Amino acid sequence: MAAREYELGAAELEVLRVLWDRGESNVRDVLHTLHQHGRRIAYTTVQTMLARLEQKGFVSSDRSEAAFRYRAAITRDQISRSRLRELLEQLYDGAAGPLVLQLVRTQRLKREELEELQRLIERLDGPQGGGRAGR
Amino acid sequence: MAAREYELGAAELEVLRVLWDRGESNVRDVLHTLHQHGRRIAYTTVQTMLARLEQKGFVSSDRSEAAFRYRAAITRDQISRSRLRELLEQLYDGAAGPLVLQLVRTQRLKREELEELQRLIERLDGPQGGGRAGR
DNA sequence: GGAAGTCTACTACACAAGTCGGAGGCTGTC
DNA sequence: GACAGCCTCCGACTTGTGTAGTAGACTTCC
Repeated sequence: MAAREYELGAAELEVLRVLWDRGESNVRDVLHTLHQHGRRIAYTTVQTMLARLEQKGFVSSDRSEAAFRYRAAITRDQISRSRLRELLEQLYDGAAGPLVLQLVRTQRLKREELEELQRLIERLDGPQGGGRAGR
Repeated sequence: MAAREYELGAAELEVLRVLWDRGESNVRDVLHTLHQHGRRIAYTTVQTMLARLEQKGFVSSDRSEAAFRYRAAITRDQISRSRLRELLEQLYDGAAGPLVLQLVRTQRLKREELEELQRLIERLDGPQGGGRAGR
């Protein structure tokens, strides 16, 4: 069952992304942005999404101005962690290693990323004999 | 929107996992395994899952014996790739780098994995000047 | 003060996913 | 040959998500 920690659908996530990208926005802003991205969707649909997201606690609203303004109440990072954990559990029995290897093997990483990764590994692996369970 | 390439829910995936792990199985086998994992679910529910999975083309069945035997018709790897791509697109704009970094930073990889990663990076980074954007 | 435009609230509907019960068929065994 | 046990088939219900229309309130501007 693995009750998803952050239960939100693809369309809701799209809306949330707009808030992450533009910061505080009203319905029309979000709609505009989505339309710019080629997404065909109605004003009221966005409205519904925002209302549901608020109900779930993922966004908060403020109506001091004429129209409601919405703001993400959860970070991209939180969602991303949660999604990742879910993926890991569902498909890799929670082990991150194979996933990382697969990613590095199949995706083209930028040189800086590879370099950073390298440094990271040295730091983890070097000093202590690496891979210890401690945090 | 991003029509998921392999459209299957969490419960369906659980069933599929059993098939991956045990190989060809009948409904009762799957049910047993799930119960062993602490999952409370009815016989007919598993049956429905298998039927739907078959309808979607993710498992195939054979009824030469008394009870149907089901077999996964898609590999864990295929699903995993697809899911990963989805995650990447939804949360990292398709860029794998940040995800890899995050994973390596927050998950404790085993020493062998780190070593393998290291070798992999050297191979990628060395010969060609690495990380070229070309597809 | 009335027309036009914008915003929110409410309602609705379709479809997928998760869940399962009951009817009815086959088989083995007293 | 009747009963128990197992299996499949089919239908059904519920909830969540994606989608959007309509009604009514509010704003603004002539």
